[in-house]
Amino acid sequence: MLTDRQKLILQAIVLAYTETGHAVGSKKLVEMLKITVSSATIRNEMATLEEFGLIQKEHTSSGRIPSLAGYRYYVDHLKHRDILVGKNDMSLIRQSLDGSYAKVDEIIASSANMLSQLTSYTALAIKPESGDVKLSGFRLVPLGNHQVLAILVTDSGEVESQQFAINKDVSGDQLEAIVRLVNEQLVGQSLRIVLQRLLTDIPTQIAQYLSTPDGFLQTFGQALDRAASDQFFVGGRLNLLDFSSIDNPTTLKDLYQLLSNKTDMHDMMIPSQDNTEVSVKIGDEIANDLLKDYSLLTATYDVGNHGRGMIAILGPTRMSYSRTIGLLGAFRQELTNKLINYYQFYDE
Amino acid sequence: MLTDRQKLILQAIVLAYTETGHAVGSKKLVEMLKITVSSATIRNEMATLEEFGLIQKEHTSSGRIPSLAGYRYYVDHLKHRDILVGKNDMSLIRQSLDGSYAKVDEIIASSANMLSQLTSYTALAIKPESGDVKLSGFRLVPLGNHQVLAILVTDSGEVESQQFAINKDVSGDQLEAIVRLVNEQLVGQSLRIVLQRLLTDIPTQIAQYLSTPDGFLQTFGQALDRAASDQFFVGGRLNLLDFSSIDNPTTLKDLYQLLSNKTDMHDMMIPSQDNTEVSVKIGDEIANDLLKDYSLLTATYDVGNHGRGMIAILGPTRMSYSRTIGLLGAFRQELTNKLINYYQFYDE
DNA sequence: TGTTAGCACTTGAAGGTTATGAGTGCTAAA
DNA sequence: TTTAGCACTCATAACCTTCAAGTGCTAACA
Repeated sequence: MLTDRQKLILQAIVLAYTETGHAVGSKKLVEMLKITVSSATIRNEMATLEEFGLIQKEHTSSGRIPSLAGYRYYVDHLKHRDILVGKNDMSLIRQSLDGSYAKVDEIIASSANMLSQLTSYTALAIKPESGDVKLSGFRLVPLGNHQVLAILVTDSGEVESQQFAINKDVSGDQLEAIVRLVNEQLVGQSLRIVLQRLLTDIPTQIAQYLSTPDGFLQTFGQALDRAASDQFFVGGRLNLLDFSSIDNPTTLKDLYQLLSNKTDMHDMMIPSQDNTEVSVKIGDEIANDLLKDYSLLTATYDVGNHGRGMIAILGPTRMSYSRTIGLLGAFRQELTNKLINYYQFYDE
Repeated sequence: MLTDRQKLILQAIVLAYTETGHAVGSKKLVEMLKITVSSATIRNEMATLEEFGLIQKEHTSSGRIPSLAGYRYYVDHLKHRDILVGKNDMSLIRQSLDGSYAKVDEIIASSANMLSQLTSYTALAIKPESGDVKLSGFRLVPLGNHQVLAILVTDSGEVESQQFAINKDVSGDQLEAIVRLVNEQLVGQSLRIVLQRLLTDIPTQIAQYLSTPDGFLQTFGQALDRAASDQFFVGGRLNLLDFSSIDNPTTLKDLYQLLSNKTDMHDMMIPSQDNTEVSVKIGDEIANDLLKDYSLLTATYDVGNHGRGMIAILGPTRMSYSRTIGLLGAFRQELTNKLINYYQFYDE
């Protein structure tokens, strides 16, 4: 257990280091804390904090920087003293979500962008996903010139469309037959099952109406894939340049790769402690070696029966936790409101 | 006018420097050119080439590197001796375009990616655009839950669709009336005119059928915009890291910004000399200060009445011109074939 | 006249030295 | 428990030295 003074010192070190990026020495601390105590005393306290593993040196005679455990302690016990979302930030958040959106995708995508702009870090946003989305509608619209647009609608309100080409000898009747087939056999089923049946019994049935069913099956599969995959968006990828050591370009390319991998990112974002509003993973707490010098903050938002999604910030371990956690929490709330509002329109 | 030996020397300098990245000295040149001449002679020749402004030093006692004018001379007079597309590359190109594609966009997008992979530089690809695309089809498909999908087709075969929301009191008849209105008034007109009328007389006409026409008009406009804009794709953005001096992140961000600006890139890509298959712009020949240390190679491809598009490679001035020009030329040919093939299907 | 050997000279890169400043740990006294 | 004082450490920057690569020039040569 830390004494009050030790807590104060640790807090000051975290704040100063996250702000300036320089290791903090005992004299600087005396200035910062308007405490009537000499630098030697601070040095003794710092030695204790180092024994506890909460701070560390960059080299023998340097000032101290927080260790990963130090950040963790700060986040768990100390940060609440600093959390506060500025009025300015608050109105920026509100403003950013103020527009009118035609699709959930747009709201989520612009959330990722706004969050990255607000924080100057990299932001991620995952669409709300309710466990078991069902196919609720299917159309084929002939467009002339052997082109057909396939449209599918899910019960969560998602619309996906994709064009494909048919042989010129395919008639309107045949298309209608296919629509009937899909409506009878697949509409109402969960997307997972539809995808599965697309690989098993459906092809032979379609083959009764289409001599070359591959084009249609491929199109249908792709559109389904898009509807089924919990889409996610990344904002401010380039901000990585600001807070990464760009010694070799390969690391950065690997990071980019990782950032575009839906499942990997999704898995990493899953909160470890779900009692808190914003989950914080610091350094090696993130289940990926590439990110051992980064911190990942995740907030889950909940839109009732439309499922839950996640927004997240990826920044350096040396990030401004109090501000970023505050922002993410506030954004989470506003986004929830926005989405509830959005869905209300369709749920009536 | 250069002597044969001077040409040989310039060529060797360009080849050696583009390959190794190190300035080339007189002794190295003696080795390279299996010419029975001493380094002193080469030095004299180099002094002349420097007088001509074709090569330059990095500092007083360094070897020589090509100047921009030197690259230009190489490309104009010397490169043909080295051009040759490897069998391996050729089969990679063929392979990359071999798949089956549902949209032109996909072909163009994967062209950009393939080109960047083949060259390790950054690649751009612009869709074929025929001057005056017309709106050739329009549909509204009600999807239930107050959602409607607007579909528009152009005479160049492009399909764009976008969903929007309507008030629940809008009837099917009203939607049909709108479709009729668009068909009568706008189908058959060029996209430019349609966009224009969308700002002038159309809103009042639509207002007869819809109490809140904003959603529809916005959707229609956005889909039109997408169909009208000559879409373009960038591949291998991250390769910039390999051949840019990443001293400050801002430059790289600016570059990214520039790369995503359709019109800017389009303007820069327009060939200066259009008698050649592949147009080469070196350093300050590119009309943008950000790219003064880069070279931009552009090839125009022509798909008859479906218009012409462009593919391009952005790399360092110190690039392997012979190989890259060869690749781009070969790719251009294959892409043309692929597209002609693709369109044939719809044109019957 | 073109070519060559020879030589003095220049330069960047790499390695070594030194001074400086910020910071520490420890000791002994308050 | 706190503090002043002091010896000590280390990163950084500035400066010097050495080295290799390369140049330009001159004078001799074919």
